[in-house]
Amino acid sequence: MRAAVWSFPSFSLESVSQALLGEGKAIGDEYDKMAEINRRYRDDKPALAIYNIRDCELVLRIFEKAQLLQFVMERAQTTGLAADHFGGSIAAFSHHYLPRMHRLGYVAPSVGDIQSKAYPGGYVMDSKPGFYDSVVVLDYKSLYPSIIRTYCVDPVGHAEGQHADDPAAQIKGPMGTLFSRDKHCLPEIVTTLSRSRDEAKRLKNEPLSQTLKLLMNSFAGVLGASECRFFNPELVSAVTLRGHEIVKRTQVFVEDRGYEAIYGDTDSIFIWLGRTHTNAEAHAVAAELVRDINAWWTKTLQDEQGLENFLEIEFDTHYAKFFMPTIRGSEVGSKKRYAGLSTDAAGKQEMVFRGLEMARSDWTLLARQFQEGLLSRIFHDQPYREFVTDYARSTLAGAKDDLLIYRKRLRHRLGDYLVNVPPQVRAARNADDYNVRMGRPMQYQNGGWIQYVMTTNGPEPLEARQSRVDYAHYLSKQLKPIADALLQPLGESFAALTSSQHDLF
DNA sequence: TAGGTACGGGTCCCGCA
DNA sequence: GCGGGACCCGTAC
Repeated sequence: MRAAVWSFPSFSLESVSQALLGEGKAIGDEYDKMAEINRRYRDDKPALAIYNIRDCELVLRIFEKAQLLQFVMERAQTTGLAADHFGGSIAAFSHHYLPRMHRLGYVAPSVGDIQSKAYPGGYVMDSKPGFYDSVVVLDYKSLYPSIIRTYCVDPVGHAEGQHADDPAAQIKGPMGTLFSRDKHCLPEIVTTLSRSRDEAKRLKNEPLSQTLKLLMNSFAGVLGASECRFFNPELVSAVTLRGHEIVKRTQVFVEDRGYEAIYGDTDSIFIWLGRTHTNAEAHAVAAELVRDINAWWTKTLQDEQGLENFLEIEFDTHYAKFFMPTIRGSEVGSKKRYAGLSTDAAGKQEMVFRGLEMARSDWTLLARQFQEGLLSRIFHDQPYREFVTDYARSTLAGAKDDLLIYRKRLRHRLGDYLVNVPPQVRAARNADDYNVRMGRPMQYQNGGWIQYVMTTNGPEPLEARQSRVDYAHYLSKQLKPIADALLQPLGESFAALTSSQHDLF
């Protein structure tokens, strides 16, 4: 599921089958599942068999629904790797590239020929924080592959271009790089894969379309992987820096049209339409911009270097309501964090959260439901002050005690946290101490996931809770920062709204 | 079983007053 | 008590 770029809050069989099929395991994900399994083994073996068979059925139905087997087969076909081979972007690149470069009379470099070096990634625009009506998002379709095609970024082309004596045979890249105008391999590979993808889409072969998209998108990344024999910071920079230029020039274009670009990340631009637009009006404005930007690129690329344009911007989303936060404790606009309200063709509204606490699994449900509820009220012009005060009050009253759990990964072995001891590590050490006392095997020594609650005695793991909940912590560390990010642009604050409740704690 | 960089926020920890 | 850097996690693209 991960390889096919499915995304779920959890990839457990229970949660994926619930999300995808709307049905779950015969025994769900409850904490003492093993006890129930042991009970069935001991007292009711047919029930255990039913549980096991049910798991198998769920897996098959998920494969069916997500077309996973087709995906794996198409991937094997397009990457040249075995169906059960995971990852393999570098190997897939070689599979496509080596034969073509040999035909041009080149042999590949060895791994390590070029020393590893840092290089820039995507360009992230400074954002303009605040609340907006009608923000349209446009983004470039498969930006990096289309840059490779348009500007002929290619290992052989790079070698040829550097040594060509005829400037007319060269294409100028960023930072003084030069590429051959007609001797290269990667642009052709991308072109072929891109046409196959269009055809796959026409035939409604979604697994094939997906695998081709992934393969094309991996090409630029592979050029930036020092373990790859084609690694070259100049090549990958030629792609990413062109990306910077493309987004920046798009911003200039849009602003020359009288619109304000309030944000952009790598291949996208967020355009404020200045006033409330209906979906239809926003789509019309976007369609015009898309048409004109694409036409402008076609002309500009031809005029500047005689290049054929494969860049293509397209409409992504119209947010009827949009919120861009500041960095906490600052007036500066944030990056990679925003929320918006959009309406689909059927009239169904959807709140989208990117990067914000709502989108993060390491914030408590208390915080995430608070953010969703508060922003929804603001977006819909509904009263929100009572919501804030009620939420704080009921949290303090213990009415939301089932939402207080932190869930974090332990990315290292427990003994490897030597310099800092963050809360999740304290909780995990606490839990394994408890396991030892109870004569149970330790659970957290080699990493994993820990769930804990903040108490007046610090973080305590779910399985060994003793102390009282530290409600002040949840108010100041989970609710307040979320409230203030949304309220301060409106001239209000969490402290002011909840000040009458301070005597509660 | 070898795609990448950019970014924000929380907490801990240390130096300093 | 504080400011700032390191560490840590998770995320956008």
